[in-house]
Amino acid sequence: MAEEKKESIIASALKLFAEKGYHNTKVSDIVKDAGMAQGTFYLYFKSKEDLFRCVAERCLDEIAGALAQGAQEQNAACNPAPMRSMIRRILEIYYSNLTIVNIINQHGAASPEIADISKQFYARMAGQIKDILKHSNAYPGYTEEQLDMTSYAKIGLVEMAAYQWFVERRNGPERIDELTEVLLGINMNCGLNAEGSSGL
Amino acid sequence: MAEEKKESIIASALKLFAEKGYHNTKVSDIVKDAGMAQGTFYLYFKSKEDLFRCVAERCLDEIAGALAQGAQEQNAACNPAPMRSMIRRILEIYYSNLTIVNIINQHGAASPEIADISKQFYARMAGQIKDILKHSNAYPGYTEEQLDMTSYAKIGLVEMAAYQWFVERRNGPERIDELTEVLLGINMNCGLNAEGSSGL
Amino acid sequence: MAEEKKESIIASALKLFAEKGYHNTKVSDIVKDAGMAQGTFYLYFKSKEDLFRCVAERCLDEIAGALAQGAQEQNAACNPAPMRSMIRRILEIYYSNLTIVNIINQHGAASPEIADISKQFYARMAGQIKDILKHSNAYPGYTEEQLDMTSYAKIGLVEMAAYQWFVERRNGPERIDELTEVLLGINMNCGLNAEGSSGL
Amino acid sequence: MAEEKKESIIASALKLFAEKGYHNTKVSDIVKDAGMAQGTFYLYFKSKEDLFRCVAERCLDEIAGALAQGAQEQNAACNPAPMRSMIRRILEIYYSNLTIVNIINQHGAASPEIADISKQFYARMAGQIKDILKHSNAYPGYTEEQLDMTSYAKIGLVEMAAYQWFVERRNGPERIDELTEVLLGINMNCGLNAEGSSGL
DNA sequence: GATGAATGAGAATTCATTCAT
DNA sequence: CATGAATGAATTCTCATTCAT
Repeated sequence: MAEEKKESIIASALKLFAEKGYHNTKVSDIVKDAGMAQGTFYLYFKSKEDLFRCVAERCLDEIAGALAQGAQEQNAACNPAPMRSMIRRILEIYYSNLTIVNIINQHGAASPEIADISKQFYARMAGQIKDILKHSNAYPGYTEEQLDMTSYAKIGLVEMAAYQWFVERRNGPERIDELTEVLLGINMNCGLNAEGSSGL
Repeated sequence: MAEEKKESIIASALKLFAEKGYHNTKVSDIVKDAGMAQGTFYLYFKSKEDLFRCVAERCLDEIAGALAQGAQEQNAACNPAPMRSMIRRILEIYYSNLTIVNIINQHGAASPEIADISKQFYARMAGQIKDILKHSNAYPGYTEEQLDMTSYAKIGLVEMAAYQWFVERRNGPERIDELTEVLLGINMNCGLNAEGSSGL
Repeated sequence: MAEEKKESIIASALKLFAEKGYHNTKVSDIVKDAGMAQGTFYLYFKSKEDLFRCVAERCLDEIAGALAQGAQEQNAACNPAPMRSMIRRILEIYYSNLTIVNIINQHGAASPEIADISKQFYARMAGQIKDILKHSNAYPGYTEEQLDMTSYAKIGLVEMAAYQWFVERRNGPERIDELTEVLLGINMNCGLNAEGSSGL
Repeated sequence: MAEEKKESIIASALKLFAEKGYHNTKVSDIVKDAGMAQGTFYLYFKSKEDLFRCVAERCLDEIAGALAQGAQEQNAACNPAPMRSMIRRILEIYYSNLTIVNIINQHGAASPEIADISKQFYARMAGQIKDILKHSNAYPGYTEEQLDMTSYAKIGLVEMAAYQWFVERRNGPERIDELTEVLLGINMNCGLNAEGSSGL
């Protein structure tokens, strides 16, 4: 039951942070939403900042965990289109976590500890993508650094698309497949056959 | 001299917002950095929020202006590689504005007015990219919506790469060419020739 | 076993009050130290203040009791040096109670009830000393009030010395004899033979 | 005027601490007494504890300063009865500072920084008394440590007498001379001519 | 215009006490 | 008897904004 209370605080915080942002969410809002007294909050968290750390850690861990699990299942199955699966997985997971990921990135700017958590999260995700790139041998001759940049860039691509799709345009999960195909079809050097990515 | 004071406040605010985030930057920090009294601030801005609006508007206008100008010059010159030029331009502009763009996006979550400014900014950028896509006829048969997603996704790709490259890895502008080529070489459907973006 | 629990609370409280003062000792600290649940505390004491009263009363009773007992033994034995014995006894008793006596005096300032307990304690001690002074006829011609002042002053003298000796300089009981002799040798009108305590 | 405000806070704090103790005095009480808003308090002090530090430091410095000044004047005048003057000076100064000195000693228990200030204060006072003892050659053959104890003991004697006289018995300053003579007449080894402070 | 001290509403945090199990 | 999670009133502290000089 102690865990229940803690979970209930985290759930309310997640909801409210996503709705109003970290700074516009008062501790009093959280406990009101969670249906408990203000003092109870401090039985489970040292401070509002401490709660945020927990929320961020758990949220990103969950996402990263889901991604990693998906990756394993695929490798086991000798997945013939790992990039497509990866994109679909990221989209699925982001679907229910986008605003909170944004909040975390926001608040990170002001709190080095959160910045670290978030940095590690992206590093993990980029690592998984880099693995796919290496196995597919799609970018022969690339340095590690260039593969890093490619991986991070792909994350950014999916994140931005997800934000537009789910948050701005309020689409539900039913068209994730279509979005996946659109993203998969993206080629940065579009329609310019006279010149390739010559320099690399 | 009235304008000087205002500029000086904006400059300090830009610096401090980028360093510590909006909420962790106190009005007192800004005026201290700008070397003036606290009351002076309110001669030039109605409130802290008002300052933020100014900073955001100006910053995004600058970026969008530079992008638009670049686009025109290119069209005039019948640029043979518009996507490459676009990416390089975005990278150049982001190089000196990255942190503040982040802050603006962050704060948007908590302030509808800023969210609007930021939304319009991205819409403008996406519009330009969509134009390029249409002219290049790189994505035949795509719906408008699908072209939108493609455009936004490309912005996200460049933004994330820029963030990693300039902020996290502290690179200077001297390797923008190389980064441009890497991004240009990105193909989301990497190494999977058996299946194209079939469904679209 | 009920008594055991109560004693255990008092013991922990004594220790913690001495270490950190009354206000910096939380009820939660006390029960943690005593190894019991927070609620248990209120089975034995009406409130934190009530505990303090008990601690203070018991502590001062113990001291006063030891002093009184010593006094009787001496009178019975026609003690030839009652002041020396008195000082040694006070030192011995203070040795194990000094910090708590301090705490009691401190807290008294803020709590009239405790102030009373402490006042009565000193009054008892001063009374005993006054008796010695009267029997020894050391201050002929003194009014009762002047004898009172003399008695209280002597208590202060011993208290301060004890504090310095035991608390600040961390001496153990092995040098109580030496300290007794030093205190016994104190003459306020030191080295000034031309003038005595003339006016009295 | 900045100084005025600060002084006014300190004055109110001194008064209220003396009346009700540190913990029973709220910041809101202090500012109400000083006639200003709560926020103003924090322009001048980092916290309530910070205020206390200031009050303690200033108060003890003032007392020690007055004592030191008195000491100098006397030396210059080849004072024939330095101990009497010293006692009278301590009594005079304590007369208006007794309760606050008590408060400081109290709070010191819980705050190492205050404990230090208070310790140094007593060390300074004891040093002055030790000088008198040495010059008067009243305790020949004493070790430094024994002289220390004697000095501290004398301070305790005066303090306790002052407390009884001024605080408990509410005497005013008009009988300071009489009290001085009583204290000066104190001889710890009262009425026991058969035995001196033999062992030293 | 410029100042910067003063404001006070609003937020976070503490902790003695209660009470259902 | 014992527990310890829950309470919420009380308190400290923050900071955007105002205003007299």
